[in-house]
Amino acid sequence: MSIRDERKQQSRQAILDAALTLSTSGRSFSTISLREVAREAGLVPTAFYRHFQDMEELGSDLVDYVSIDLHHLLRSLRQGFQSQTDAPSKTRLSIEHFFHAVDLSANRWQFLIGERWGGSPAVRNGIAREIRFFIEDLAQDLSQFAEFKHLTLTDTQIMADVLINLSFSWAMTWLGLRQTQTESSSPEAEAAREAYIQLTTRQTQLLFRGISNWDSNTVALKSE
Amino acid sequence: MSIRDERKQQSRQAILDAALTLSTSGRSFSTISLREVAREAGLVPTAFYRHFQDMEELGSDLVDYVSIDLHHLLRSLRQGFQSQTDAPSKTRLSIEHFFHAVDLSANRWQFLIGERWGGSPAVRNGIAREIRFFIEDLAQDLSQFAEFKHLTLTDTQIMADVLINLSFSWAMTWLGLRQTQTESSSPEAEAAREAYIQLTTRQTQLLFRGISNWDSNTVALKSE
DNA sequence: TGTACATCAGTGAACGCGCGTTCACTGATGTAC
DNA sequence: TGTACATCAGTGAACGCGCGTTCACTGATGTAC
Repeated sequence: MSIRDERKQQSRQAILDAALTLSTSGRSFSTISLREVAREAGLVPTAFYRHFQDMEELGSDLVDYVSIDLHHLLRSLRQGFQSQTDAPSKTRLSIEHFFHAVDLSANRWQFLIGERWGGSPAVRNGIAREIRFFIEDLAQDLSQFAEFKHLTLTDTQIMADVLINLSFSWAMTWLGLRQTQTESSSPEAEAAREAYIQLTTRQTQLLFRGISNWDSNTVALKSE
Repeated sequence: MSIRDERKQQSRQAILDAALTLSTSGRSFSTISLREVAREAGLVPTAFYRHFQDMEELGSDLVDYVSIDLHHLLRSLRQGFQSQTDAPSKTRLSIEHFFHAVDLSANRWQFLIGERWGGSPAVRNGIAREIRFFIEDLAQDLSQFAEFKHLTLTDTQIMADVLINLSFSWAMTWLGLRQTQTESSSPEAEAAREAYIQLTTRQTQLLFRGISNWDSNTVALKSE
């Protein structure tokens, strides 16, 4: 790539990062302005048009940008899950890994989930498409597990759908726990996070075992 | 109430309705302006200040306004569920009733779910509070059912949490099905809706029975 | 290698527009006597 | 009941501001010879 092309890519990246930062700092993508994005990226407003036709196009491209990272992240998360199949508290460990991943790319999660029902139609459609991929990928991997061997592909997909949708609620609530606490390293904040890990762990276990077959006095799955 | 008070309440209501209409017609609450709301309500912009201090206060009050209706709606939905305990396809019927309720007050659902992670902090906090009430109420009612008799209150609440969060995804996806089709009464649209009813029904059944105890060849719960 | 021209990312001035908010006002309704 | 004054929801003009977008430009980089 030529010097000129390289610099252009840097500016483009600066715009994408600026938009991501601005749309996850207490506001949403549809409320930020072209001028704000350019300012944050260190460019003059008119330079924006060298990279995107308008804010709608930036939104679409931003969906692609954050999705790539999240796909990689989820893939390694699932591989980690596969490698510890016989751990004593598999579910809890997986939940902890998930929340750790959410912390590592907090603004990407916030953008994808927060703009899922808001923002522009272009952004919404892009996110809906990526979510279908998430579900597909998860179903693919789930079907490899012993617990799912007796399920049809359709049922596995239906289950992946439940898990993806639930995990979005978990991720946003988790990020909310970080922000509402004035001192996020306080004992109270730590306790709130621990409580939420326990809640989501139990939700997952309940999901796997089923309400009809659940015994509140038995904490975990047979396999754990 | 005096004539003056009555008229004031009418204007206030007009503003709330205008805000709800505008924030559910392809945009979000945080992107609509005070002047737009006043215009839609048939008032001059400055009259807005006779009712709300600013848009943030309107947002908070709007959460209360839509929540009251949704609480009533969910209550009658749960009562309907209780009254048909021994129907042959209980889950499917409940899902149908739920989607019917969503259609009846579409913009209220859209506002509550769409602004859950977007909008202003005031709106977000208000919605979070109402969701806690939804979960509490649902858990209260669920604990009356035979299927839940063996669960502790905590586990019932945890299950209510799962159901509320899932139902929000369902409601938004359902409303999306209505809008993406150019002709919502076409056979294709009808088929898409029927497919989604089947998908969500099966998700619910899977949830109740549990993955570990699920047999893909057995369609429904033992009790159905 | 050196030169002359082309490309094009970024600049800066300028525009018209809708915004939130202020202010003094109007006139219907409410209240005190 | 009638009168005189108070209240206050709604009005309309005015303001300064940030916005998206246009335009002609600059000067570094790329290309052709």
